[in-house]
Amino acid sequence: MDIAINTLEHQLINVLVKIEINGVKIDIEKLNDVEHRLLNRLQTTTEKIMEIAGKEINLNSNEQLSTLLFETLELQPKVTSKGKSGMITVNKLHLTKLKEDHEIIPFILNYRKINTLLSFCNQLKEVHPKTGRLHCNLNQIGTATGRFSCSNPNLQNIPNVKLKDKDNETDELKIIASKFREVFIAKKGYVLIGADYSQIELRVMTEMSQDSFLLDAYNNGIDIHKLTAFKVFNCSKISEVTEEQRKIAKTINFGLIYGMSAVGLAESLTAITKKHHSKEDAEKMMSDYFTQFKGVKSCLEGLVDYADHHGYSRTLFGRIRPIPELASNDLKIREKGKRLAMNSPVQGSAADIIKMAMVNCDKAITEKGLQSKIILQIHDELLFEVPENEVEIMEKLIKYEMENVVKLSIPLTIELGKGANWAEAH
DNA sequence: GCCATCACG
DNA sequence: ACGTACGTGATGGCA
Repeated sequence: MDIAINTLEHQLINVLVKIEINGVKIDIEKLNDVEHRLLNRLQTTTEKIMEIAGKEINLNSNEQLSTLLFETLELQPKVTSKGKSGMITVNKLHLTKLKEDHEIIPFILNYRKINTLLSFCNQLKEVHPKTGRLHCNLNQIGTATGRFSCSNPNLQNIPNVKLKDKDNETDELKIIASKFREVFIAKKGYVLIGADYSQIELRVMTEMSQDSFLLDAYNNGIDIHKLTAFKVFNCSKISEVTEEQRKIAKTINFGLIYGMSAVGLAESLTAITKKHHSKEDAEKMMSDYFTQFKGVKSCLEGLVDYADHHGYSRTLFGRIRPIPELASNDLKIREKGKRLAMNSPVQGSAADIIKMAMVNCDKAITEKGLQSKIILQIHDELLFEVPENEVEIMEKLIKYEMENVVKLSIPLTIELGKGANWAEAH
């Protein structure tokens, strides 16, 4: 591990301690209201399911649910994957596919959703009796890639549901889910400012690959997914790219970061277009992509070679991750190792960058004698609690520190938002 | 203690 | 021939 990363992690300790001690304010009344509405829905939904099923089952038992659906009610499974116990899977993806096949399915999906949301209510209620705020644990070395994780409670997986058309939304559960980030509020006289890095992982990929088209796109403010579609689908003009083509291109760009497989891409393609796409379709598309983006292709190959040779992958800033999977005798595990070798430097470099930005923001706040505080980090986003009279200076400070934390071949950009709660600040 | 599920980036 | 996207944490059922 490079000395730079060691130093960074050392400096970061103090920042994380401050975040944990400071905590975040929760709107308890709103939270209670959300919980109340969920409990009501839970009761009516459970009753309805038992009525349709004609008997009592434990809905939390996937085994009992699977038996009910595929034996008692004789539904035809639509996916082949089975769990280790041989049970036909009853996950959200499969149940959604079965939605039209039986009236009980939508109720089961809702039951699951309600239960999940209620568990968030329970976690968020645990405010500290003395501070009246919610304090999480930030686990600095919690992940293999260099991100940190968050627990007790985990504030990095709070539902993030945005309503497209607030007035016309009829799905009550969706409305309730959208309230969770409204529960995180600023204390009196303060506002929350949220700052997200825009496409940080794809920018890292651009930096690592030095791919000429990606560099050009980011340096000239060209829509990266549109450009990808333009080149993959061989359109004559960039303006001719359709919405669906852009969506597919976005999926490819995401897939790159994960060490995309043809089958994985084919599944995503099927989901987007609602038309079946074979593994061969996906392979063709990937090959078209790599013909165009030659820099990305050689970069990914280089990442695998590097990890193969050294036994570990390395981020732009020298953070390493051992990848013993590459030395396995099992082909499947070696394939997994290749994906890790491609993904870890990307995810890890992005983590390095935001960790550096956190240290720099904290330092700048202290040096200027401001009262503002970092209160959360969600992988590519920072949330600040800012006194009203510091809003203007903090907006400038955050933008400057986050965007200029490192000098890359392309700009890093952030999106800023502010408001009385996290939903508004996002 | 492991598995399946589902929330986030 | 095979079966896949990367990284987490909380929960409840089950052995």
